[in-house]
Amino acid sequence: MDRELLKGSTPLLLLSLLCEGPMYGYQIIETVRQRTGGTYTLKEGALYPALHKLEATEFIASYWETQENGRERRYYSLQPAGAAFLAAKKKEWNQFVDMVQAFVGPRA
Amino acid sequence: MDRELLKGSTPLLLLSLLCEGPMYGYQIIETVRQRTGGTYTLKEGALYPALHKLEATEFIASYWETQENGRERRYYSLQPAGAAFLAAKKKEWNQFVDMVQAFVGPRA
DNA sequence: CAATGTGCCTCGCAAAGCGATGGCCGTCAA
DNA sequence: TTGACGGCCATCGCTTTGCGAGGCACATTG
Repeated sequence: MDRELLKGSTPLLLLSLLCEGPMYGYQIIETVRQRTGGTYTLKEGALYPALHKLEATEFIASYWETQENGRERRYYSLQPAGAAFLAAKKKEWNQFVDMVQAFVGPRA
Repeated sequence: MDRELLKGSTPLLLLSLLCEGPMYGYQIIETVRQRTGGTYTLKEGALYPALHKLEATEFIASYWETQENGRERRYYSLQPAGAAFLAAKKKEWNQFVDMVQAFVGPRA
């Protein structure tokens, strides 16, 4: 998958995922990898900066949770502002797809 | 339209347009602007570098044409290699859309 | 003559993904 | 007991790409 296409779609993906419930970083990566059948492996170098940025703008929040074995995980959860932003992003996404489709032509 | 979403979609757009026949830069910008109803205005700073790169890889070729009034235009035309690349890009695009759609959910 | 439109282009900047790298700590096999 | 593996966090420098601004040249129109 072309790296450039992904640009800008990452926040949309993250917000959408977190809309289903809180998740932690590693889990996000694995979930994406599995759901796409391995087609898309979200990289750590892309994930964490994106997550931190989303948190800085308060679209998501994070909290540490200790597992039974004593290890820690950092969970991220969608905030109200993030949900609103997600809705806007979705609209934009659909608009974007329509636009490209108009030039490329309908699905083969 | 979010600039980041566009990244990587430009070559696809250009190749698709040139698939309809040779065009020159200014014409491309106008065509995109009109077809999208002004939603998307392809910028020169994005267009020309992309065009030149496509030409460097021989996906497109260019030639100057003199108009009746003596002015010159540089036309770009799709090459065989570009057509093949376009086909591959289209596939990738559809795959990409499917992927995001899978997370975002179907069209509202 | 001036303003506008056509038409080409480049430069420096910002943003985002990538690969590499690093660190911490359980678990399980050798 | 030691070492490899995997879960889990994160950062750094590089590259790519679009953008805004700028520049140049010429034709038409008022």
